[in-house]
Amino acid sequence: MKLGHMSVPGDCDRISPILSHVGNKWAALTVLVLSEGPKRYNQLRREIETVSQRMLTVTLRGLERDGLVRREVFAERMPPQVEYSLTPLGETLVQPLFALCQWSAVNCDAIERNQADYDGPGRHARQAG
Amino acid sequence: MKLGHMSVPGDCDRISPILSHVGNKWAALTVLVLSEGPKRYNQLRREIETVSQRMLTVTLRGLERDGLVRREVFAERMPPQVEYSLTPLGETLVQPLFALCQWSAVNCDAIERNQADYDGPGRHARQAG
DNA sequence: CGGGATCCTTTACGATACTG
DNA sequence: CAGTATCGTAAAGGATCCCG
Repeated sequence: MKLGHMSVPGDCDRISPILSHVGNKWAALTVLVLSEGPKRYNQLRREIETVSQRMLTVTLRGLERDGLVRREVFAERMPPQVEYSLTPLGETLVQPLFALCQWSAVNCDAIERNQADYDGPGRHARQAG
Repeated sequence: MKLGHMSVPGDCDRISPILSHVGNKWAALTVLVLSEGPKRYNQLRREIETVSQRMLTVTLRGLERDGLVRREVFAERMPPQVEYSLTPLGETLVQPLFALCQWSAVNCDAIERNQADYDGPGRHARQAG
């Protein structure tokens, strides 16, 4: 796929997995929460609330693997602490991600209305046969 | 979840599903391709290449439901044509989505290197254990 | 051409239990 | 505290066949 006049450099085959990865719900929320500063594991868990322990771990490992998040262990501390923070590369993601987040926040009312509109009137409804 | 100093208005409970929806691989690609102008069904299918017929349909219905994409049927034409285009709301999504797409394009090399780095050295590799 | 319906495989994800 | 390992379900997604 090409983006014509907008000319995204390189393959969309390579960017689309990345896009779907960072556009991923948990990954996006994690990056956004970490943009406030370094956080510990259970701190992240509490702030993202709806995330399960398993998905938080999986997400953090993924982001660490991408080089977007750094993991630091402080075994000397009591209790032992693990701190997560954004890498410089991770920081560069915050702005575009936040912009998309803003867009969602601004337009979620309109979208929910559109959905209700689409579902309701029966033009499209398949359940009422 | 709150975004502290950045203060995303409203619940993140409502924006995160939307974010994961528009951040969705197929939805994002579809919106981006449609930002070039109206396209017909099989035209979209060819341009997005890797998309299956089923997923394209599902994605288009979802975007239509959100009010981001408009579907117009021209039965009079030969052969009968169905044209998809962005709504004004859909247009407003292009810019932030494109920004994220650009980020992916710019950083995909670095990310792939990070991943190889993370997987390779054996520090993290579990398979060779 | 532009899909809908169905089947089947893969993946995502949550719940639970255990560890250092 | 900060995880890992395993299990079972639900959702995503591809392949295929069929229709107007």
